[in-house]
Amino acid sequence: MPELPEVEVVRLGIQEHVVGRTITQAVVHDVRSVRRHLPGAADFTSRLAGRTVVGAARRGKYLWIQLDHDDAILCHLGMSGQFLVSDIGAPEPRHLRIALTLDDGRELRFADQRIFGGMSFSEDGAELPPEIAHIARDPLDPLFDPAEFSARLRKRETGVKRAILDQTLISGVGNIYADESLWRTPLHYARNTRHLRTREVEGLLVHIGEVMLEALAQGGTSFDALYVNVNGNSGYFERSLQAYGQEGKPCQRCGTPIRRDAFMNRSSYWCPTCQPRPRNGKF
DNA sequence: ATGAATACCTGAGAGC
DNA sequence: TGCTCTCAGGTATTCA
Repeated sequence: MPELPEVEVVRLGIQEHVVGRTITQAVVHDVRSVRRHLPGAADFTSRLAGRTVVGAARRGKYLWIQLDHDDAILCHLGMSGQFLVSDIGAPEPRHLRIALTLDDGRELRFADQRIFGGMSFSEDGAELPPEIAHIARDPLDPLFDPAEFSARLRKRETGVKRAILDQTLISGVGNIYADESLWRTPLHYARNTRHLRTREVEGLLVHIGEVMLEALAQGGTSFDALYVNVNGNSGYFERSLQAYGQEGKPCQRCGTPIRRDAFMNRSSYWCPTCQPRPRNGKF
């Protein structure tokens, strides 16, 4: 379940192994992985042949491969997307959807079991693809503005977890790191954004940043030279979660069993003692 | 403008 | 063994 830290690991891998290479051929194995590229799969592949990769950038969970002449390939990993750099002819991974042949005898492969992710060609998208102009800056962006975030958050009238999952308010946060940062702060997921105290918003932001940096530090050590990989099971994911997926296990702060609630067609994990449920929606 | 619900997807695992 | 059901969840779209 790639969120910002996992996507950043992928970006670093592409930067290291793909930048400087020229794409000699693109093959779309499943058209659903390019459904966001409205002109279709044939147009997608024809636009990539002969193009040189000059960089890799990211905002939130979106990643784009920068090409010569200021164009880009916009990518999202969705739920299950993975990038792999392999020798041409190496056994294909399961769920291979797109393959970009490079000029050094290797291929950049995109595999995606659930096909929530995908790629599109973004004309003039090298600096920031216009398709994602609505995505807010993420907390690791040097230009992220905490004051602006706080002001916009407070104008909302919704649960705080809903708000931090809204990529137009703050990007990069998914269900896992939302639960982790709410546990650390600590705040119940249904706390009303309008009634949060300044200290609480500031604390939440600090913990969002910290949890992502810790995950990045661990995830960044887990891929080897020829294999750019993300599958949601970075070292962090397996070892360090304190709320997400911990239903019934004792809270590491107070020992109370962690609870799980249904929330937005997914789950929220929280400590009933540290993160008390707000009464009548106010606090 | 904002909030909330829904569609899109596959495969693992549970229950019968 | 094989069927059905549930769950995982990010995003665009639709509706209120």
